[in-house]
Amino acid sequence: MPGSIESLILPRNFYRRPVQTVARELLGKRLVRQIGNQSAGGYITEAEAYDGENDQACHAHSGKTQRNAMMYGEAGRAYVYFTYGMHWMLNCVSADDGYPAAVLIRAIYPVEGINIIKKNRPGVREPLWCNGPAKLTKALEISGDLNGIDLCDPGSSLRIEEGIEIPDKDIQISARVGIQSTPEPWLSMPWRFFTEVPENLKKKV
DNA sequence: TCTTCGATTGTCT
DNA sequence: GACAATCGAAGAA
Repeated sequence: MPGSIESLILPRNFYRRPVQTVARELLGKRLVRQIGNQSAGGYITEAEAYDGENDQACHAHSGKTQRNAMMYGEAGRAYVYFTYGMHWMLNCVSADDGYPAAVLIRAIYPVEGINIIKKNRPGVREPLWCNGPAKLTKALEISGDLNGIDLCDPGSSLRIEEGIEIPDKDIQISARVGIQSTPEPWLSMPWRFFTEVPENLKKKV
C-alpha cells in the first residue's frame, strides 16, 4: 500500500501539453481532497480549457495581474480564484511553464468521502452535489488558501490521480459556458469537454 | 418544468 | 465604481 498512492498521481508532464489536450484527458481522472485524516473526491466529468492571453475568455487576456499570476507559473499547480462575490473556482495550470493557460474543473462524480460531501452540501440531493464548478469547491472545502498548491505532490491536500479511461465516443464537446460577454470567436471555441455520468463509473463505486 | 433574478465581495479600470 | 469562468430560490406557465 505505501508508495502506491504516489505512483497514481499524474506527473507534471501530464500538464505540460496544450490545454485542450489536458482538458480532454482530465475527464475520468480522480480528484482527491485531503481533509484532516480523511479524503474526499471523485472522477472528473467536465472541464474547460482557457488558453493564453489571446483567449478573450481567459483571465490572462488583459495581461498578468496579482489575481491571475498563478496561471503564469508552473504547470501542475492549482489556480483557485473567487468570483460572483461568493464562489470559488478550481483550475489546473497547464501548458508550458510561464504560459498562462489553465483548465477549469467544472464537475466531478463523487465516490469517496461521501459523508464529508453530504455535510458540506446540506439539503442537496446526490446528483447535484458536485455538478458545477462552485458546487464541487464547496463540497470539497476548496478555497483561496489552496491557490498555488502542487497537484503533483503526494503530500498536498489536493491532488489528481489516475482514474478510468473515458473512450472518445463517450466524450462530448461544446462551446464554453458562463462567458457570455466574451466576443467571437472565443465565445464559440469548442473547448468544453464533458461526459455523461457513465455506467462504468457507477459500477465501479 | 422552465425561466428570471437576487445574492455578495475581490479585483481591476 | 463596475463587473465577474455561478448557484439556487422564487415565480410563472
